[in-house]
Amino acid sequence: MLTITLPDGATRTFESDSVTGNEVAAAIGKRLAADAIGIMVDGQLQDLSRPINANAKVSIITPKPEDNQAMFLLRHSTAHVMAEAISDLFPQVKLAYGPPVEGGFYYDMELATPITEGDFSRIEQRMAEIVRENRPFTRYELPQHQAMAALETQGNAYKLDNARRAIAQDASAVLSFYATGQPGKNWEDLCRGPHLPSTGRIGAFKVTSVAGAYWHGDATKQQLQRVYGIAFFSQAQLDAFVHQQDEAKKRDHRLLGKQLQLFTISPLVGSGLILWMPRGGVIRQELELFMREELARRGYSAVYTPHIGHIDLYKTSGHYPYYKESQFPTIKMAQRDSDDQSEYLLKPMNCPHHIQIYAAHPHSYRDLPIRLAEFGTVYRFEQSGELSGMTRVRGFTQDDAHLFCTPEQVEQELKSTLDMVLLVLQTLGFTDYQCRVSLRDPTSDKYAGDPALWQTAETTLRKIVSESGIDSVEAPGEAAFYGPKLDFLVRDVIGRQWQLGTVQLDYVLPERFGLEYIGSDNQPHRPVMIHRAPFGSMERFTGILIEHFAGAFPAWLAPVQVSVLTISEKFLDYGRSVLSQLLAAGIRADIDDASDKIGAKIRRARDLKTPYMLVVGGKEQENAAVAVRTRKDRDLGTMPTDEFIRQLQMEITTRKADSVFTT
RNA sequence: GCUGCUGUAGCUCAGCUGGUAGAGCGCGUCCUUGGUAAGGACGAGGUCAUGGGUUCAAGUCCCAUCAGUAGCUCCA
Repeated sequence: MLTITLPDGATRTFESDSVTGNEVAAAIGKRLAADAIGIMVDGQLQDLSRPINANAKVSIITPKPEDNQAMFLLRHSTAHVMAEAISDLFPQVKLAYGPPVEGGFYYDMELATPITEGDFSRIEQRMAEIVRENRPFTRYELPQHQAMAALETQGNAYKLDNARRAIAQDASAVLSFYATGQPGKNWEDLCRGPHLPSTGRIGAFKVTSVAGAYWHGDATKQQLQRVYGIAFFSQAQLDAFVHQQDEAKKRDHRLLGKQLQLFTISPLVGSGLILWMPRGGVIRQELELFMREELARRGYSAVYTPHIGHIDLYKTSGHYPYYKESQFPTIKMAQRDSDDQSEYLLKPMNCPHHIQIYAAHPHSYRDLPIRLAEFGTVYRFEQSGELSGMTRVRGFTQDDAHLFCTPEQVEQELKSTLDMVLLVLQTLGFTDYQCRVSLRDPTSDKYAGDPALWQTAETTLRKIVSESGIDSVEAPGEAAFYGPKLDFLVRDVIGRQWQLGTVQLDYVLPERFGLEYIGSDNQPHRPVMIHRAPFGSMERFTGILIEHFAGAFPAWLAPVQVSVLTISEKFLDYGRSVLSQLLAAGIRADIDDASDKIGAKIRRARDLKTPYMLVVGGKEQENAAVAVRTRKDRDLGTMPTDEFIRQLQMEITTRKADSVFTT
């Protein structure tokens, strides 16, 4: 006798001591039994065919794209089908590991001849056959020694390793296998499960890409081939997904950066080195201006430091030689002048320079906090495979600042720096960000300083975050070597996460450089440092910003805020007078004086995503007016030129995200 | 750094199984002076990423290098 509780609290009782998910679903309804693809038993996802041997709370999983459990079953099962297809087509393949992941699935495998994109269609064809055959996923379990023996015979070291790891994790682990069809007759794989009832439940799928991946993510180990795929319950869902991907790609900052002439990269200058074009330069200038205003308001001092520093500086800070391989090679004076043994480094960070400014003269506790700010350009030799547009580069400018304060001031200063990061995100309309509390990994030795100070620092950061009320996740092992930090992460159009703003707490560098201030007790004390950069890097931030706005920047950031479009050359003089009024009012404006019709001029300005177009012809000239049009709306009608300018100036100076002309 | 893919005009791309390069947009000149998402004509513009090799002949095949790209690894 079993009692099964459903999500709504209703119960079903069964006479036997064991009941399968299929039987539970059938007891609820015929339709549900037909739809069902899996079952949650006391919070555990299971095959429908597995017996339930005790009273349990269950819910039936049906094929819904928004249900994570349903998608897990689908993706995991499709990974098996793909693995079978590849095994058929490439009999010498050794499968390693094939999990579902966010957005799809992959399977890692060893194969002497690489799979290429050209192979995708025949893999998909074979998969389609397996799906059409609608074979059941059949689970069977073997005692450990038998399972291991079976895997030994197969001679697949990866699967054996997987089994050993499962046993190492849980000595009583039962090893399960899933056959796509009948065990012993059809293809099968060591697998924890669960799976869909049968291959026929897979609606639509696509093999998407192939890439190298290291066994267990270890770059010293052998590289396997990872084949990626996606799966959906219906073709319509797959089509929608593909469409969405295509739309996302149109927002890619690398594409828009080219189209809108914002930045370029020249191989002659070097990989990963951004050249800001005039239109992109405007955006950066406006962002910097915004930041400078905030810095002034918050008691920061502007400083300037050079692009290189003596290597001893970084030996003292501890940055060198830990990060030797990710730096540009040192500049050795000895090559030119044998007497001078000096070595310089392109600066990989600004803090040591700022520390030298602090250390230039003694400080009283009355001077603190001291906040030194600089748009400091740093150089890091990122691996070639890591470079990506503006988001991962080898030279970038941080909106950096270092705060030197007393231990008592730490909390207040942290609060105000966090506040500044949030202001930046809010002003630019970022709501979909993640705050990561990056902590030390206690088992690693890459961290410097006294563990007790780390404890203090981490506790303080946690407190600040929880008081601020923002959502956050803790990430052990993500801290800087000198201290824990708060990182603000945003996704790009491809779904990759990037760190933008950061706030870092540091008790270590003041120690290393022997920094001091004289306290009210007339004794020397050690200051605490806070490193912070609300944008993070101007390059990365701008790259993400381009994608965030899909190139349609709010007026205050737009490279050109207004384009004057003349109806015909007869009105060029009037158009030019409107243009000079705009320029005189400090508005970034241009005029399209080509001998095109108005439709073509509008199209051109829209393609450049200019926020406002002012159409001027005879009617406007008579009334000292302009016909206003925004890049997204239609004709907004005419208004006096000075009225347009007044309203636009308001929109710009208040850095509004949306147009004041649309309601 | 590793694996796969890619590299043809300023941009987006075509160029079949090798036989010394094409389109659209953009650009220039001219015609047109047109009222809200492309008016018309003509024209200029290419060491086919670079360097080797195979071949009577290479944009096309092979190798290397450089760069881009997806993923892995890394990210002070």
